[in-house]
Amino acid sequence: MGNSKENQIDSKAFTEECNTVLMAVSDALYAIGGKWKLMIIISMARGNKRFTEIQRQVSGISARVLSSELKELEMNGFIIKKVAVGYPITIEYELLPYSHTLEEVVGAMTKWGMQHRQKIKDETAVSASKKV
Amino acid sequence: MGNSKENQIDSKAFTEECNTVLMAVSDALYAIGGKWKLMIIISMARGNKRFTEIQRQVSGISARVLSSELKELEMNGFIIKKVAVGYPITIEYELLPYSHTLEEVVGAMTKWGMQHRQKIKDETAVSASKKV
DNA sequence: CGGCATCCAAATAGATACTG
DNA sequence: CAGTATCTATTTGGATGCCG
Repeated sequence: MGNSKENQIDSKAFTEECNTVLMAVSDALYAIGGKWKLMIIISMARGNKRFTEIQRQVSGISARVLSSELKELEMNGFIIKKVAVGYPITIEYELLPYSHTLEEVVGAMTKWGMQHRQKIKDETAVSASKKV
Repeated sequence: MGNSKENQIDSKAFTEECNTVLMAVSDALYAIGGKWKLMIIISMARGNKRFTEIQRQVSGISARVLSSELKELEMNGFIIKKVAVGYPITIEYELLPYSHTLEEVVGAMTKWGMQHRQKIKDETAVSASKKV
């Protein structure tokens, strides 16, 4: 055991596992990465369906960017655009089941984000008290 | 129950919960968002420590971008740069404990990314067979 | 309301060369 | 090896106006 050949094999397997993980995360980032996609899905999961509603909830997003993000989300099977005839016509966006497969990711990020915010807050408090 | 006042309260609480989640995810994206940060941390968690090693593992990243990402990761307390004197001096980057708080996020994204890749593959196969 | 078109500014990133 | 500097190309995004 522990000879150089075995180490080589272990190291190779390890590198491959690393590549698998990197590829998976890279795929995920390609589909849901960027500043807005997850936020839009979260907002919609909380009941926001109209363009303007979503824009109000996801603070900082412009109409142009929201428009293009919604298109991408639709193309990738996360949401669907529904146009209801009438006067005036109303347009609503709805989550498709595939969006719900993201629940674990959103949950993990929410949890981490809250801890991170708390950490930053604590650090700021400490550095402020040190300055006295 | 179900009168308009209660609905208003429920809706308000719901909106606030939504904002909490959005804020948390937004914080998380600010710290670990972008194309590269998670990938670099994953690579380092698998044992890559040297600049060139990391660059080789994280395919597509340029030296300039890797350099600036490492700086940001260091500033935010995820990694530390260690310079060992000697001939020649060797520079290594190491994960700090704070990086390990990301394990759940990385795990969730890896899992989702793998499922997503499989889904894309299946869809491609189906659309290819339809074309016959 | 739910966008699209256009123009323009800013941020980002690739290529290349160079350094200790 | 581990970057930095510079230049350029591309992407991104805000602002505004317009439309059905």
